[in-house]
Amino acid sequence: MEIIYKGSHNHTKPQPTRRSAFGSPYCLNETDSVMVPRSSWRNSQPGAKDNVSVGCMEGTSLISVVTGLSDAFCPARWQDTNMLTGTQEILSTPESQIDDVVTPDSVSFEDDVDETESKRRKRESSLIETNSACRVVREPRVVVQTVSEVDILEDGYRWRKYGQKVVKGNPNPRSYYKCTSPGCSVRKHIERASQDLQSVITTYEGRHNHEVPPTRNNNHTSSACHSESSSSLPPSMMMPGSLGIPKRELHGLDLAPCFDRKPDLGRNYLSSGYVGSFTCDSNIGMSPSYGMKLPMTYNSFGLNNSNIDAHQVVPISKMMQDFPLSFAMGGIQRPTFSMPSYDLKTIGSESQSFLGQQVKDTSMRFMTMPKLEHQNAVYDPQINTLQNST
DNA sequence: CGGCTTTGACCTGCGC
DNA sequence: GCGCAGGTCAAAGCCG
Repeated sequence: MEIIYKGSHNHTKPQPTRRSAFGSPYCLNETDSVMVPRSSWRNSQPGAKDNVSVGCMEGTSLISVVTGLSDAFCPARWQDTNMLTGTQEILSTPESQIDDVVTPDSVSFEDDVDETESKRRKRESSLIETNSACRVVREPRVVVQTVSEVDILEDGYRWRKYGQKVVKGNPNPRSYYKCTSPGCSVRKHIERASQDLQSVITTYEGRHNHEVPPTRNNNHTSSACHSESSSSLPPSMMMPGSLGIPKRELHGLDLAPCFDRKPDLGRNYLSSGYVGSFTCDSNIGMSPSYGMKLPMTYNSFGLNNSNIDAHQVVPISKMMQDFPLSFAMGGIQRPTFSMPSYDLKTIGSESQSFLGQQVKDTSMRFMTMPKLEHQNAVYDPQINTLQNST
């Protein structure tokens, strides 16, 4: 069927009004990225150009991680956060993915596999009707952006594709996947960034209620760079919830020792978003000598800068426990954490699992801090705190 | 034959 | 109420 237009518009093409107002539906800001070894994402495709089977990385991938947790669910706060850091875009889970109004107590994970989506929606809507206190995300949601030649990033879990859709503002279709494990309702969708075809945006929703299934090809996971098995990790270093990011894959960060050179920060880290945010490296890795460069701005994680009090040092262990990115820290033993300009603060009565059902009291926020005093704050594992190295 | 992908239809929420 | 857009369903087909 052919549509023939007569005449011509006398105005410009209207801007998208919702859901995709920023091109990429997740408004990913490339300035807010976390550098992880490409080998953390095991591409199993035989023909993949991102051949990581050798274990040691040839390059790095950009991964932006955005979680749907924390009280930064309010879009206005996200904007405030970006205003403070000077980044120019809103980095957030889109509004459509944020539950409107539910009480924290209503936060739950869908473990009932028999429950249909429509039922779930109805129940959620009923919750929305009966609660109006604050905004809490429906499920933990993590958006990961990585540079890859292949769309599907093998993450250890088994997924079944259940849909594909072309979303507005992105010519690349979005693929929808469900975890195939019985009783597990974790979903993810994958799409290529509209403006950067090399970027693959993977959004995980929910958390796995099972371990990583046995791989069909274990050769990748037993690379020479693995210095320890995941089982040797202390429980505190294990992920509180998988969030769709498998433990083993996160232990792919064990490959951090394979860094024999400084990752190429590329254009993304020279942009304004990092100016004044991180002027030196944030070393997170197996050991100080194997530190993984992890430049990031706090708005990368949906954190906000509200309620800033006097600066406060938080134990790094607490931070790692609560930090949304903790899933990426599975292999940390003696992390060094150097964070100039920013300090961390936990809000809440006690440390609680970020991904767990109990998220009502805890949110973590970066906060500005006297620049001179903490310009070279370094994590001291002996006292478990960030210390001013000067 | 089981598991997985494909793809059109359908459902739901939201803005106008 | 209508249309749009995102998300999901489910039948059909493919593949090892």
